[in-house]
Amino acid sequence: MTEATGGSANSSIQATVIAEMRGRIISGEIEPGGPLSELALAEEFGVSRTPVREALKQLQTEGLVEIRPRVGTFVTTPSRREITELFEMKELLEGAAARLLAQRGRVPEIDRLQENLEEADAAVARDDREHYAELVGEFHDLLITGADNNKLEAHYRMLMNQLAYSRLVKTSLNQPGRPLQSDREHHLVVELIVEKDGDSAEQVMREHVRASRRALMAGLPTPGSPPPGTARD
Amino acid sequence: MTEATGGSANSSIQATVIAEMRGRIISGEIEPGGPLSELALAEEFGVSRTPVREALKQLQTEGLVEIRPRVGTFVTTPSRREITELFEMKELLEGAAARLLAQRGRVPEIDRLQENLEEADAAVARDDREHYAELVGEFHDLLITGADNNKLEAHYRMLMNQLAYSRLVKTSLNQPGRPLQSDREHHLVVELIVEKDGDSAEQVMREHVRASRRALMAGLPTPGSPPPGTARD
DNA sequence: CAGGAGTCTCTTGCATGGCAGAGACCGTAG
DNA sequence: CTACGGTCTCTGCCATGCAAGAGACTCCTG
Repeated sequence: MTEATGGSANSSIQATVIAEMRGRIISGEIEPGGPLSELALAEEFGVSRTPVREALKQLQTEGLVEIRPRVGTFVTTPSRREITELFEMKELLEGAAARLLAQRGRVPEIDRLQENLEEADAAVARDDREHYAELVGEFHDLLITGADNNKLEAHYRMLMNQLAYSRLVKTSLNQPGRPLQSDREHHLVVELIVEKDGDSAEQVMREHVRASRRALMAGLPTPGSPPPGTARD
Repeated sequence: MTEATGGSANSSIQATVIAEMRGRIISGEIEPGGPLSELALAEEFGVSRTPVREALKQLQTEGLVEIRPRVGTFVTTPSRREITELFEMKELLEGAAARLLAQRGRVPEIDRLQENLEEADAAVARDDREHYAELVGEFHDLLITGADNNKLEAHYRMLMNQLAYSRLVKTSLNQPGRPLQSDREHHLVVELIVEKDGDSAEQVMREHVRASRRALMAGLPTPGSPPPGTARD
């Protein structure tokens, strides 16, 4: 599955393009729905169209861009329905990760999760949302990697890329009281994990994801009452 | 995510190559681990290397082949660990599908599931394993499509392709008594779905997948005692 | 006979050019 | 003014050629 995010150690030129473009898309640097021209990108990177083309093709199978034959390549903009679906998957996978991690017993990731929680407590206490957002990212990351299932991890990263999740987290944390609530839920999950109660850990983790989704959707621009010409999809 | 299996309606030549090669790989027509030469395939399909190359690249991101730079392209052979991981994912996704389907209420897929079960009963009764294997395939398919979550479906199909699952099913059904047991478990799942008991449906479905996995692994050639030159990884 | 270095061929990686479809744009007719 | 037809340019699609890395093979040497 190659890597869904990390290693750009591959020196091949198309790998570079893939990594770079993926970064731009999930960071929102290029606007969703925007067109991507093979030729323009090739010139920008100073390479030929072939590797660019192959890079875009891979990004398509990752769900980040859409290639309309003979028309052009565009950054995908998840529809509302897709976002719902993606969150259902997120809930599923993170729940499973919690269960798997609980089953593994005492592994280093658990220690790091507890350290993470301590830092997070501090960040919440001084209302440092920026830092807390980072810690949340690390928390979920530790959970996934701690599950020790490469397939799960690969699919998870793919989904998060499609959601451009890193962009969204901050939105949800701007809901008043959400950071504190979120932090508490994290504590509960880790507690259940160290108790090796996989069933409960999964259940609570799922609930946490649902709560996080609600908080996030509440802060989005197009909830359900779009003023005249707002909604595009 | 394009389609992970179905529509070859796309007239583009590389789409044809992708569909064809995917079919060959999951059917086992080309031996796992075997090399795939761009040039050879290009000649066989009567096209240039470019579309073949792009097709292989997509199959790589689907996890069906592995491209070793400057060396060659090879059909991936899931290691024992990967098989375990894939089954964990299968359990997860099918369990979730059962839950989601239960939550949806009365939808056509449920009717078709019940029809499927009737046919399956008959097939089991007359010990028609061939037909039962087909029905099992349809059963799981209905479950997934019935969940009405495209992301889930896409990821599921990708995983099943990596497992070359269609090849494996028959193995598991050769375990004595397995078809009957399997059929019973299917009945129970559907029953729970029509009762809209999503929690139980998910749980039972998961257990069913685990049982199916055990039956399957028991019938595999390389359990733990590989005769001299059999095991390759 | 064994080991190592060199070469030689095979593979993919990348660049480039021609082709065809899709859509925008403009001119014209009603 | 509006609607239609043609063209024109832009896009990705595919073919081909060259280059470079990896691995096998051979030949030379100890």
